[in-house]
Amino acid sequence: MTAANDPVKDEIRRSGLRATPARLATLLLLRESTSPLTHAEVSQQLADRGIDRATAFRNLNDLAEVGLLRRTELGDHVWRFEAVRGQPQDDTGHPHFLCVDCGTVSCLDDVKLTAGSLRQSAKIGEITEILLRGHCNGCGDTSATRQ
Amino acid sequence: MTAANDPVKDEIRRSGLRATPARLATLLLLRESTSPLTHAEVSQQLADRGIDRATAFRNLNDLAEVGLLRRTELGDHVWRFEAVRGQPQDDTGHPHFLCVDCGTVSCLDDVKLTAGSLRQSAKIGEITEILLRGHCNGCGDTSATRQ
DNA sequence: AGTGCACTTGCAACCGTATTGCAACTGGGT
DNA sequence: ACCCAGTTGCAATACGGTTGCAAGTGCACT
Ligand SMILES: [Mn+2]
Ligand SMILES: [Mn+2]
Ligand SMILES: [Zn+2]
Ligand SMILES: [Zn+2]
Repeated sequence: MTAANDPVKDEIRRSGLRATPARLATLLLLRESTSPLTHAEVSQQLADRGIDRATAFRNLNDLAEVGLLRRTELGDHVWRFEAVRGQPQDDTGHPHFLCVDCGTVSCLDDVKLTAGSLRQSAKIGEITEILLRGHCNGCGDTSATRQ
Repeated sequence: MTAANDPVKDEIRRSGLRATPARLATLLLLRESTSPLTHAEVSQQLADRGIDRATAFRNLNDLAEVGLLRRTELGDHVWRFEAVRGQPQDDTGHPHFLCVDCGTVSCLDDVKLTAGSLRQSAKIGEITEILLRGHCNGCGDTSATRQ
């Protein structure tokens, strides 16, 4: 009963992993973030507490493997991690928008394809993820708000 | 008039690049391919002719820069190149489907989003590219054609 | 056809992101 | 309190891609 039951620690334990300080910090950090973070961003935050880059990578991957995080690659050669909201087992992921100019990632909640597009893609395979890329509103307008 | 005018060489020259054997071979290879090729795949083909990895990389990038090729990243940490069909200047790209199991890439011709999805994404920015990921029909059916 | 130079190439060194081998350490069940 | 599978730190490694530089060559201009 050392220091009262920590619910987040329990979540980690229930997933089959040991609730180490590094894992707890990683999970909390990502749960506070509003957008996916890269390994670099995460490990930089954890470096203060003496956590090694490799450990950060392993924990990010481990937590993703058990479903507490989601690991995605949005097309700029960098893995990003985000906390899975809700029950890990029914996590289906959601679409993302990556700004090719500034690298900002936005989580979208329900991008849908037209019926025709769905029919076309069904001939290829089963879609599990949709990624949109382009210029975010911050980067798009080189001129003012009005042309 | 050494060996009759080569139209592909001329295309390369018109783009502002010198028509070297390596560039000619690269462009022809990609024009014959039905799907985007990675640098590894291209340079492996060209290695027989004594073309260096770095040269292959530079030429792929150069040809992409002048619009004869398109360079895309489909979410598996690898650049892929494909020949641009039609006039390079009005190349707008097209959607792709990447099988996360076998890495196969399929070119799609016109994936469209529903009006609602378009409205939602417009709040974020301007979409320039759509990428779908999932399991291709070859990898999806672990069981037979019928369950 | 010959000349000259900017562009291109080969080679090796390098970079950034991510992974791995291994010995030391530790969470947590007993 | 004990113990060991799971975890960590550190260094080495893997991999995709880029870069510096000296040698080579496409091609515009005689
Ligand atoms: Mn997201
Ligand atoms: Mn394509
Ligand atoms: Zn942006
Ligand atoms: Zn497949």
